[in-house]
Amino acid sequence: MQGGGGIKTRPTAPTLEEVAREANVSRATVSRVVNGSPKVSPDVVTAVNAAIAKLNYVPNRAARSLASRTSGAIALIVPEDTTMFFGDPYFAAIVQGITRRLDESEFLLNLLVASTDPSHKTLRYLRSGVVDGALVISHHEGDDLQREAGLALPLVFGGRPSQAGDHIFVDVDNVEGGATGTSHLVDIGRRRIGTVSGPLDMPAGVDRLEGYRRAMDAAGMPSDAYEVADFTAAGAMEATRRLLDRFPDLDGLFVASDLMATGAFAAIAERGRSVPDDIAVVGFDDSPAALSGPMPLTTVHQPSEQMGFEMADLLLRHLAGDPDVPHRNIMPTHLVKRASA
Amino acid sequence: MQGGGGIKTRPTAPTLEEVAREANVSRATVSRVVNGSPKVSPDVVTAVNAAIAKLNYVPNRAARSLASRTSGAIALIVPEDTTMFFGDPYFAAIVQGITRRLDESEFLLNLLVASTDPSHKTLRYLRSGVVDGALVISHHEGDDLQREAGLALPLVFGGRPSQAGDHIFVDVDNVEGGATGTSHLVDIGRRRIGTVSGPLDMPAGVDRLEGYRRAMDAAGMPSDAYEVADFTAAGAMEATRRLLDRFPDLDGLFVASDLMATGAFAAIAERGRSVPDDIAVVGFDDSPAALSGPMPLTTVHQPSEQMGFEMADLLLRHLAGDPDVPHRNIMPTHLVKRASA
DNA sequence: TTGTAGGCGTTATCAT
DNA sequence: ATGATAACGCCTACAA
Repeated sequence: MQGGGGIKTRPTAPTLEEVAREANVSRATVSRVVNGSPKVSPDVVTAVNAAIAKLNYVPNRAARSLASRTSGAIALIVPEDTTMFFGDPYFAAIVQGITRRLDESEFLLNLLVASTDPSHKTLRYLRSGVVDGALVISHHEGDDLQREAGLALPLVFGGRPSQAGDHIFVDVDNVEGGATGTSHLVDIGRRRIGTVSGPLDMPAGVDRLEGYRRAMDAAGMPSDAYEVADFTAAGAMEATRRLLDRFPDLDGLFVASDLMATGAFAAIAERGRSVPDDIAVVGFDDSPAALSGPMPLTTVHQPSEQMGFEMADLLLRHLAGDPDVPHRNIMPTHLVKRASA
Repeated sequence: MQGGGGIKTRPTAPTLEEVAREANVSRATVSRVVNGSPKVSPDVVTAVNAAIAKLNYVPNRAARSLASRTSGAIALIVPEDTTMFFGDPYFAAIVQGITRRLDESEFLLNLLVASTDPSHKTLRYLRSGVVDGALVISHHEGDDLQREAGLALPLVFGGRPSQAGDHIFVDVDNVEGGATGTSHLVDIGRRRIGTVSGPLDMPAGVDRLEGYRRAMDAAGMPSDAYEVADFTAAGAMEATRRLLDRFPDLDGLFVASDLMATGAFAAIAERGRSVPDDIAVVGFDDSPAALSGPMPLTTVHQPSEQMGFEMADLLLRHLAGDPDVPHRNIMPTHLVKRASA
C-alpha cells in the first residue's frame, strides 16, 4: 500500500502542543514566547522560535480569543449601502487613516457595510465577541448601536452622534465649516446664494446647513435657498435642479460635500449656466472628488484621513484601558480656494 | 451600601449554560435549538427560544469556531492599496456582488485590502483560522497565496490566476474583450489605433493587450502603439501622453479599463484634441467610471457584479463540500456603444 | 524561569 | 428526544 492513498487528509494545522513537544518545553512556555513574555530565558526563546518556524505554527485565533476574552480585531461600521460607501472618496480617506493606525498595531479591521438590516445581523455580529470595539461612521439618527440590545462594546464615532450621551467621537465643527464656505461666496460678491445640504438625520447635514444660515444672516442675506440631498452625486443633481427652478437668479452655491458638488456641476451645466461666472460653487471635504469634476473645486477642507487615524487611535487607547481618552475631538477645517469660486 | 458601587462590572454576556439553566434543559439541547437541529420537541424549542430571548443570548463566535473548526466567515483579499481599491468602481461592483450572495447565507465577509506586506501579516491572518475560505481579486503575478507557507485554504479567484494550477476562478475572456474593443475602432474607420494596457504582471493586463494585437493583426494594421499603465487614472494619463508623443497621428484608442479611460480623456484634452472626432476612445468594464467623465464612454462590458456573486457562490458551494463546482468560469462580454467611439 | 492544571463557551460523541 | 462528557487550542493563575 502506498501511504493510505485515497482519502484526502487535510493537513491539520500545528498547535501549541506540538510546538511544545518539538521544543521540549511546556505549552505554557510556548505561549509565553508567542506572546512575548519577558520572563523566558533567551535560549528557550530561541529553541521555541525554531520549533515554531520549523512547524510553521500560527496561533489559532478562535482559541486565543476564547481563552483571553479578546479578539484583537475591531469593526468599522458603515450604515450605508455598498454603492454609497465606495462612491464617496471621503470614506476611502477615512479607511486609509484607520488602516494606517491599525497597521502599526496587532489589530485587524473588519469592515461592516451594513445598509440592510443594521439592527439585527450587525448587532448579532457585534455581540458575538468577534471584535473588541467598533468605529462608527456615517451615522444616522435612527441607529442607536450603543443602547440597542444593550450593546456594551467600546465605540468611537466619526462625526458627532445624533443621540445624546457621553460618546467618544472625532469630528470637525460643521457649523463653522458651513459658514466658512458660504462666507466665501459672500466675500466674492455673490448676491443670491443657496445651498445643497446633506440629509437632515445626520449632524453633518444639519450643521453645515446651519453654518450656511448663520453666514447668510451675518451678511444680511436671506437663507431660504436650500435643498436637501443625500450625500450622493445623483441626489445633489436633483436638489440643484430644484434649487435652480426656485431661484433662477442663483449666483452662488454651497454644496455640503465634494461628491455632491460634482452632481451640482452637472445640473448647472444642464441648465446652460457656467461655473464660476454664472454660479460660483463651494464644496466640502476636499476629497479627490474636488478634482474629479470639470473644474477644480473650491472647497472646505476637512482632514478626513487624519480623522480616521484619530478614531482608530482613540479606540485602541480606550481598549488598552487608557482612562483619559478625550471624548470630544474637534479637528480644524479651512477653505481651499480653487477655480470654482 | 448601595449595590457595590465603584467597580464598573462589565455585564458579562450570557452563555449557553445560562440559557440551559433558564430553560431547564441541558446545554446540548440549547445548542441543538440554536443550530436548528430537527430532533428537538416543539415545546422544548419554544421554551429554549423564550430563554434565549429573555437573556438576550448571542452565541460566542470564538467558542463556536473552536469547537466546530469552522468560522462562518470568508475573506476578500485585494492585493492593492486602499486608494486603488476605493478608486476603481470595478471593485465596488465586485464587492456588491459578493455581499449580495453572502447576505443570503450565514457567512460574514472580512475585507483584507493588503498592499503592504501581503505575504506576512495577511498570511498569518489566513492561517489563523478566522476564515473558512477566501476570494482573491486583482491578483498579481508575485503573490502566490496558494502555495506560500503551504496555505491550505479554499480559494476562489476573480480573474484567472497567473500561476499554473487547478484553481477555481471567475473571469471573462479578456483576449476576446480586448479584440472586441479594438475591432470597433477599426470598424468605425480609425487608421492609427493604440492602446493603454493594464500592468503586465496581471493576466487582465496581458490578455487585453493581446486582444488588441490580434484585432490589429486581423485588420492588417500595426500593433505597436501601446503603452503600459497600472489601472489607475493617473497612470493612464501618463501613458496616454507618452502614446500621443510617439504617435501624433493617433485617431483611435483602446483603454484597458474605464477608470483609465478617464485619465486618457484628460491627456487628450490636455493636448487640445477632441473625443471622438480627433481620437475615438473605447474603454473596458462598463463601470460607473464610464459615465463619470466628460463624455459617455463606449466600452466593453463585463458583468462585474455578477462575477462577484459567482465567486462567492462558488466558494460557498466548495466549502459546503459540493464535489463538482466548475473551476473555469468564463462570463460573457459585449460592446456598449456610447459617445466616445 | 518553568511546568501543572483548570477554564474559556461551543460542538460532538456517546449513552440513555 | 435528551443529557453527560469529552474535546477544540490557548491563556493564566498557581505551584515548583
